[in-house]
Amino acid sequence: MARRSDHSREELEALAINAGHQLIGEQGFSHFSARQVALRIGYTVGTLYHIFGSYDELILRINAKTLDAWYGEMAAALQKNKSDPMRFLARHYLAYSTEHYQHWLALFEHHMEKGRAVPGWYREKLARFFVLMEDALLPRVGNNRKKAGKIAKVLWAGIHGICILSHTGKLDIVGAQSAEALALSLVDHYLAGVKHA
Amino acid sequence: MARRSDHSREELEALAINAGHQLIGEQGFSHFSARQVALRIGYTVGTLYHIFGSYDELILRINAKTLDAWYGEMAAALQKNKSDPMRFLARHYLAYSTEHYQHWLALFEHHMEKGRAVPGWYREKLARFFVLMEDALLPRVGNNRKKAGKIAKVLWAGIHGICILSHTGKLDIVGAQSAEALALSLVDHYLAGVKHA
DNA sequence: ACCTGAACACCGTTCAAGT
DNA sequence: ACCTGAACACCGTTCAAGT
Repeated sequence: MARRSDHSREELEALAINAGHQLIGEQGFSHFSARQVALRIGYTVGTLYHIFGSYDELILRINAKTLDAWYGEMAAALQKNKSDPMRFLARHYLAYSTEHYQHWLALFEHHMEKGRAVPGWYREKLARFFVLMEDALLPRVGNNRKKAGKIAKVLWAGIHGICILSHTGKLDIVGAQSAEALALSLVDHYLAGVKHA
Repeated sequence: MARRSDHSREELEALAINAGHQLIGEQGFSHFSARQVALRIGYTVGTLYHIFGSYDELILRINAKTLDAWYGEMAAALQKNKSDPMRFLARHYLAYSTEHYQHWLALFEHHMEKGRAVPGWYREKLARFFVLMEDALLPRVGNNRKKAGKIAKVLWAGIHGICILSHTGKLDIVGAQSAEALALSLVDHYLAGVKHA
């Protein structure tokens, strides 16, 4: 066997990442497996390990595809947006996590194997999201980047918390506010509180 | 084989739940398995399925043990606390999630098998946490329970978001504020914003 | 009624052996 | 150099068969 050379290494990488991305969208991260990716692209699991080295790396590359697509969409929409950028970003986060639920969830369900750190190239893709909000916040805080950074973190993390608890059914156990109402309440009142401080 | 009757059904349940709880503490939820629980208590996997019916049910019972212990500790500590109850709860959440990281994480990493809903008895155990904060908030909002409920949700979810992103290394990619600083900023400014609204 | 053992259909990971 | 096939050590789930 072997040495098919039907595809170059780059083609094979793209093939696997696209198939994996599709599989997550169809079945969710919990049912995702490298073996199914291999099956779908017509290669064996061994080949995937030859290319990606590990399951973690394969997932990271698939999640990176999600992050790239999401960031592009978010940045473009933010530029066109005429209303309050903070409210816009909160709404956008909720909408994206709903419309691309499986891909969004995979970003947070995957954890590196014990001992391994998230690689720098992946961390940078995450950082861009914070920077996007940070930049939008700068005019509000007298161009104080440190202050904007802290606010961006609190708001991103807060919106994420509302989002993840809402999607996993842990927020509707008492009362019945929508995730959007909660996220907008967070944005409005937190920013108002910061202003009055 | 069979019909050992070394333990009653109740004893067996407790045995499995305790062993499972211990296993999660030792190896984390991602390496947890029903087979290891069976091995540790000296029964077979079949017996666990006979008792619990499914993997989901076993995990729910183990997570319920965590929720009960946590709630008891939190409620008792809140009563003794003399400072601001909201700041106290934020700090307590962060501290508990750090000190009992694996058990805390298991609460949020487990998802029901597709189609199955979280049972009512488990949802009630979750609801108590919201009620705890709601009650502490009531004096601040003129005993308006609906308003307190909304604030409690935003704060719990927000603190949770800061907590989960912090523990999974997704908050320290830019800048360097501690999770506690972010959580206290959220509590202080959000509440201030609500007040000024 | 209770419990086992074995089977089924899966996993991630490794690697000698072929081309 | 590239790729396979098979093996290893695991999973959750089911169930006929024993006591």
